[in-house]
Amino acid sequence: MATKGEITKEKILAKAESLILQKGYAGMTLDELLEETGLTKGAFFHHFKGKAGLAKSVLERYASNDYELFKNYSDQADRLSDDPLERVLIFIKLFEEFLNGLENPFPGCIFSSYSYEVRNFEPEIGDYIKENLNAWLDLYENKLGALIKARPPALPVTARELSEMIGSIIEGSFVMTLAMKDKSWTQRQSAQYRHYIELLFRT
Amino acid sequence: MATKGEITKEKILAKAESLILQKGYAGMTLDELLEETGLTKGAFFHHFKGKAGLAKSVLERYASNDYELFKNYSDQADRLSDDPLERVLIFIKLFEEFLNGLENPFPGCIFSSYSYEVRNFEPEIGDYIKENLNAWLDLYENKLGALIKARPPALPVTARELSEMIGSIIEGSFVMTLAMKDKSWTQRQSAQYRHYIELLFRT
DNA sequence: TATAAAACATACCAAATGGTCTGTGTCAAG
DNA sequence: CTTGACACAGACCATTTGGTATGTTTTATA
Repeated sequence: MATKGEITKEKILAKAESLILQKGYAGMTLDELLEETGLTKGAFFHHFKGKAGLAKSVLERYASNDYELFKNYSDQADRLSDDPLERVLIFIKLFEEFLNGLENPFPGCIFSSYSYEVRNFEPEIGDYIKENLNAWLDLYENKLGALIKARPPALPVTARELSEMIGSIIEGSFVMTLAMKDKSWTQRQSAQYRHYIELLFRT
Repeated sequence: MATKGEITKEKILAKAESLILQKGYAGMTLDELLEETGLTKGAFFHHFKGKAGLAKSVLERYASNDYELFKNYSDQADRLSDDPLERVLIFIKLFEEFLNGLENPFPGCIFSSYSYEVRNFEPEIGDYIKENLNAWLDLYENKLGALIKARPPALPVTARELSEMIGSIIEGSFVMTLAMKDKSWTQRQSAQYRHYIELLFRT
């Protein structure tokens, strides 16, 4: 059962993530955060070890939710097909459908946001981001490795390179979504990546 | 001839860009900026209309330098080959070589940094970023359009989609370069994009 | 060389900001 | 019913931060 404190803490974390994605960590003030949540200083400092502690908690929560989402789609793809190529394509397509189902555009990635103000954080925060990005890329790399093992690609590419590519495309698309105010951007570019994979492996 | 004031102004702008890319606009304080440049409040407020004015000047300077760089490579590619496919590939490769020639890794993109704290800026800043990103993508789109006109792609893709893709890959690679502390990331992913183009058009 | 404008320096200020301290209500266990 | 830990509220504080006011030096130009 979620205690009253857990609910309050989650409300703070969700609002903080939203504010950080729109103003950055340094740009988000505690007063604004507390005003928008309807809470006070007392509540905040009871649950978090200062602003830096909040940043860490926001990051951990985001990393956990993010990994769970992709891990879910990865497993689902494996259940939906036995073909290594189809598994990769479905994995990617599931995320596209997820984006398409959102009423509001994806608000951005905490990993990216933190990375663009890395000097505001302790080095361990950067290490944590790196670890979690690697775990995310590993999900793609595993499937791409199986695919390469099953069929020779049309060009000499590694599973790592291809996993880094979809990671770059997604992160870059989030930036472009924000900058261009075009919420279908990520979906469109993810589809381009699927084209590339098909050309590489659909002999 | 550059006046003394122009030199000072440029020094402030360069240092501000560097600090913004590491701490964000909100995270960069004027005191820190002035300490690192060895100047004082008087010098700063003589040259800039407050912190917001500095942000706008940093953005305009970055946009100008950025466009000039890519415009240069675009023209150079046209001079080096008559073949539409080669022109695209050379254009991309020239930027890869530029990145490879840097001793320090590329410090990031001001457009991205600003986009991840867009609510700290006036809306006109967002509009300006969008315009300049479009001008950048247009350089790619022109070449890709000529290529598609000359040869049918293996899959039905538009010049716009393909230009958005290289844009996404570059922006995403900058993020990953920062997050993973891997300065060869952008180069590697740019090469993957060239592979995709080759598969699409090298019949 | 006189002079005005440009290019700074420095002391100062009001507001914002992260954080502390003390107090209060609530709720479950003894 | 008591008590003590949890979950807040709200006043208060020290520092930081963007910005101003005023004064001084340098530079271009007539």
